[in-house]
Amino acid sequence: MKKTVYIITGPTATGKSLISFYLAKRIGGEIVNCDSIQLYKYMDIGSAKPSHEFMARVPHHLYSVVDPDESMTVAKYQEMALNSIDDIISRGKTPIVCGGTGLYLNSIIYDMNFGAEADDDSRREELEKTASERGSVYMHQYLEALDPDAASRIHPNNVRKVIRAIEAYEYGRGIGDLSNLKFNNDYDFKFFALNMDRAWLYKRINERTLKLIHDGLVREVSELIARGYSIDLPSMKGIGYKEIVGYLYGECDLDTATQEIQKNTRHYAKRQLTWLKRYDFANWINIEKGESVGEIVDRIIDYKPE
RNA sequence: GGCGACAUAGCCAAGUGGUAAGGCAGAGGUCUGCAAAACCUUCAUCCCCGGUUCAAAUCCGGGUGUCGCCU
Repeated sequence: MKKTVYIITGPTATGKSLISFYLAKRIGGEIVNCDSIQLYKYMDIGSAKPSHEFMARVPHHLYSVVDPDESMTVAKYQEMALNSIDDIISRGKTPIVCGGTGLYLNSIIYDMNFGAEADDDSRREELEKTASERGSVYMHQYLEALDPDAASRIHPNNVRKVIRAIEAYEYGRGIGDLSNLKFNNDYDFKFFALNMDRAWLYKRINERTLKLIHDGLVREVSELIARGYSIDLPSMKGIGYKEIVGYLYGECDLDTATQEIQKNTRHYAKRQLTWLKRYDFANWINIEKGESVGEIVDRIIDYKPE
């Protein structure tokens, strides 16, 4: 019999972590992170990781497990996440995947086979150089000659994706098409997407940003820099980090940086929602104002599909 | 009370006769190895009234409002 795996997702600031925690308490679950930034060590405040008290009371997996200068990929995430899930199940507990990184979610709920690709960035750097010298149109035409199908699905301005498609073609597999994925049938997923009124969500985002600043985000970013992490690292480009880096380098005042974080977080939440809307199997939990965490957890546990 | 300037989208703003740049915010969307990334789409008829003209956001007159200076 297939084992149950809960998925708790939704845009940022909807309370996924807290709800997952109480759900875990109720059903004997353990939490598996599905947030690309919470994966990183030393990035606690900016990524809004659950506090130590929560982590101490329910096992949390895949939080603070990769170094900020390590390059992450979906393939690596998939391996870690599936291992975690299987480990939890083998101990008789229920995995609760919690997070809002859509691509990573895909790697769990769909049957995505990532072949072995060389762990070497030299070709990518070469292509990036070509792109900056010859322009995006040239790159897109180059891809078109190699893989017309992929080229037709990628906008010429999206240089990053064009480069990835060229890489993928050269590795012999080509870039896959997200629209014909097969479901991962190894588990019985209970998939919940949290949401709330847009204006309210934005208000929560604005307030949480203020709280992150108050809780010491500036100090956290200074410490990362002091540890020698380059501000060009993907991890340091995360929301909350890149803006504070700008402030620390004197590019703007703290107030402006804060507003930028709020703005970028709102945009991010919107993109997450767009991504999640595609999951037609998702059970949407629209959180009402004033509803307690306990009530929300009840709704999740009692949820009867149709 | 007088003189002057200004009035363009939610905000900032370009445009001095030929059919409304741009930015921000908002909304919608794309996505198979950097995803908190990268990328795309969309959003005004120019304060009001009248006039001149083939043609007005642009010129003229009047009104209203805002700002500045003066008394």
